[in-house]
Amino acid sequence: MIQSLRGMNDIMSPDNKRFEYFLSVATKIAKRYNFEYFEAPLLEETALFKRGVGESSDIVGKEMYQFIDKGKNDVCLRPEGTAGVVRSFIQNKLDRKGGTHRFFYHGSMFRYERPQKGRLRQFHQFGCESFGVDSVYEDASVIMMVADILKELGIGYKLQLNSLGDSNCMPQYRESLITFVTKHEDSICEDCKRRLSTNPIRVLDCKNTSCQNIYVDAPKLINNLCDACESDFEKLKTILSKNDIDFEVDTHLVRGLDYYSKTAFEFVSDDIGSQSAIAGGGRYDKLVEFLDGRATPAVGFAIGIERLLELIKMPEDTRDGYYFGALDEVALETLISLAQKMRQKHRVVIEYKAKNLKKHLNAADKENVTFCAIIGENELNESKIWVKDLLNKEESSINFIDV
RNA sequence: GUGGGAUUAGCUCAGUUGGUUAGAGCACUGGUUUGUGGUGCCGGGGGUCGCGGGUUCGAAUCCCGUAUCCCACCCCA
Repeated sequence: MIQSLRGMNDIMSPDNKRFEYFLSVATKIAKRYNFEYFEAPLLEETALFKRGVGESSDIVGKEMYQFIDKGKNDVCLRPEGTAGVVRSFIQNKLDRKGGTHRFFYHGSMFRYERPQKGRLRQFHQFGCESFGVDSVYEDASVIMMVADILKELGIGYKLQLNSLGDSNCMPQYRESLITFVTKHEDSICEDCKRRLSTNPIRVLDCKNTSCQNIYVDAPKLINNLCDACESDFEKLKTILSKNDIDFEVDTHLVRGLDYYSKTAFEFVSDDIGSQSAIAGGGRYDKLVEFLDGRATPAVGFAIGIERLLELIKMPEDTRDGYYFGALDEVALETLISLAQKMRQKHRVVIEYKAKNLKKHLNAADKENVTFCAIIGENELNESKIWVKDLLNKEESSINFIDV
């Protein structure tokens, strides 16, 4: 038997219903926030992710599906969605055009990791990217949009918030942190030593308690923001509070991708195991420029669809449509013609085998239809079809012509 | 990439110190004195026990390897 590759799942019954439902809800809400549909290729030049996501990130450093294609191009299956949207934004000269542009997208992402619950090699994200708005109100809108989506799906969450500063205050802070950590280099773990050279900010969320004891005294970015970042962060917190969005400030929230600045946020759930982040995002004002576009402020997020699936509270399954069945084989052809007529407007389940009434009613019930329509010998003679409403148990006979 | 657990019917699981033809419930399917369902009764199909080696007269059971899933680390959605 040939099986699917490790960490690559099919989306089929019973998850397919939840998946579809998620997309319908997320799409509906994204449109309310004035985002439009967008789709980028799954395969891109490797350089896009190396530059866009950042070589110091784990995603680019060790998790990419990277290969050389037949044209000798160095290509990658996308490990995340933002870089592709930004590439397209620049390629289509929207950075030159100016104005605001808001896109939502959904599709497969690929990361070569060891799979576990909530972590797959091919997984699906729903994301939004907003370009051209530097106001922190847009950050708040985007966060409230995620909250709206989760709320409509009946999913509980915690929102963690942080500010990563901008090119004004971040580099300065980075230097002071490096100075601090270097002083303690002998006492920190191997991971942190590595982080010191690759991505020093990440030492702050080291899980090692002895490291944490040292970092208690480390300078905090939140105390070293420049005036602009500080005031934006305050504004953001105020807006969220005024709109009943609960959050906690987590100064260790640094995010794994290099492109974030200022606002960073993560929605987490306690109910799905150790892979608890269900959505994450933030502002990335420098990324467009960094990928050779004209400087454009931007903010966005991504939701991990698989991680949400089991948390979604589905609306109650309602009965819908018709079940068509025959008691005798002679009635089958007539049955199919009538069902075909009915299919122009309604969901119809047809049973091709003649069976007794009890079997048909049973099957109709299992198919979750509203009406069970049966033709037997009596009906055939009178050119009528017998229809039973499975909810109120009312029965009637309808002339073939009136179907 | 590192460490641990699991794998027997479509699903959830039994299976004794290694011993005849590997079981149950649910699901599926057929019949059920005569045309009424979601909850009656009787029957039926379905398993190279994850895969590959080894030990043994004999392996679902013991040993080795391997694949996949799960858990933790790492990291992220």
